[in-house]
Amino acid sequence: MPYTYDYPHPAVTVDIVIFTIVDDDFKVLLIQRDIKPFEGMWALPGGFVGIDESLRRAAWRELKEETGVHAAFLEQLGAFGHPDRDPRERVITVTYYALIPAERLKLKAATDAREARLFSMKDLPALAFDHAKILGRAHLKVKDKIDEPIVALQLLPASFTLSDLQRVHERILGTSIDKRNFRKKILALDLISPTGEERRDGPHRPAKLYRARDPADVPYR
Amino acid sequence: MPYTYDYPHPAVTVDIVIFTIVDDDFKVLLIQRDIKPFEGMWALPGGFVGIDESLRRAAWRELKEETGVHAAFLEQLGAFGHPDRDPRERVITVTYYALIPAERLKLKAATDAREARLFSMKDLPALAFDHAKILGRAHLKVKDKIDEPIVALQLLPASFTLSDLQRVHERILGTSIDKRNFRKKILALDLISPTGEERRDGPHRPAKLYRARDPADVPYR
DNA sequence: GCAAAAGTGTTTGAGGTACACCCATGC
DNA sequence: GCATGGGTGTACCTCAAACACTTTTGC
Repeated sequence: MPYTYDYPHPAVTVDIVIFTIVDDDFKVLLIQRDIKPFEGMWALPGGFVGIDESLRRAAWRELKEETGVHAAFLEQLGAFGHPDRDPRERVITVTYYALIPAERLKLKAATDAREARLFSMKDLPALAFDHAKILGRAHLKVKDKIDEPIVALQLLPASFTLSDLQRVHERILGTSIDKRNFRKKILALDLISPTGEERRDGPHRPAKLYRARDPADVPYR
Repeated sequence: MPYTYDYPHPAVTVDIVIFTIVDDDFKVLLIQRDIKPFEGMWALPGGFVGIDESLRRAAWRELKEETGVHAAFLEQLGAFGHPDRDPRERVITVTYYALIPAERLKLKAATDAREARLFSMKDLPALAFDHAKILGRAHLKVKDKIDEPIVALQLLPASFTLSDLQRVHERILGTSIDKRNFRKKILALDLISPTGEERRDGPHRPAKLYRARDPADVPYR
């Protein structure tokens, strides 16, 4: 059942850069390829765009296949289409990036992958195709986005401490932030409110828990 | 000479949003389609991506075909791919936007167009496909970009007055800017330097001309 | 001389940055 | 009692915004 056209058509895929934070570490989800080319290498999850499927819908589908997550912060990063980025045929990929709280991830390797794993952004393996370039651009984009403080909320559970929130910023930016200044700024924005609860998790003063003041800010939970 | 594949492939195009400033007016280049679908309607210039052509190269080619310009500020905007955006077949478009000084434009209608014309962003015709959406997003992007003051230089000739530069900002943002604050800010950035020349063009004090201090800031001239 | 755009400084408020100590807890 | 992270305030500086008059020219 071949599909024929009057002139050559490229294949189009979506690839997704799925970021999360685990153990105070900024991580990305990679899959180990089980098929050629680049068999055995790590790569971004992704797949072909269905012929009647929007780009965004294809990204959602891949995200769900890989993680079980059906609601998340998901935005387009851009299209990458160097003619020789895939040795099989001309493949243009439209990339997305997602920010997901770690506890929502249920990793499952798709059929074309041996394994799905989270890698620290500080300790990445060699990547297939041009995925290192894509991942680099995604990281830059998130660094840029993080100073809309709503973005960091996407990576946290429904309730969190101010230290949790600060660590998200620090891990993404790769810098350290002054605690008093951070709290002053965040609280002045009036985006979050105390739940009234506390978290006690060690030999120190319990931390107040906060949540997003406006649920519309974190629509994906 | 048909091209066949095991599964359906979309067509991929590039479309370009070409902005310029003429007569103190922020304008966009549109072409009037000479073929179906949307025959007779105005649309963004664009065309199919060659099977061995990078996306960026395809954008350059279209830009040159349409305007004669072979060097310009050109950046990717994003991919648009709703399944029914083109009634003929599934077409995914990768969009770019360009900023070009008006005096460099030599408009020529491509073979698939009757005419190429500049339209004021304040007086746009109905557009074919989803091009109104694309153009809207491009305008937002440029508004965002313009506060990197290097960007406005792309729309001006090699030498220009501070009022010229201010008008570029005002027309793109659609707001008016305080003259003293604008000059203070721009000059503090140290991006431009006086040429020593003046321009006299009417019954008023002549204006000092400036140029980019670092030619690398305007590599496209 | 008059119309038209060029050119020029100061004040104010907001927000960012630097900086150090006490608090509540678990063991 | 001590180690651990939670929590708090002030001083300074930078930058954006508001605001009005003089200068130089063409006609």
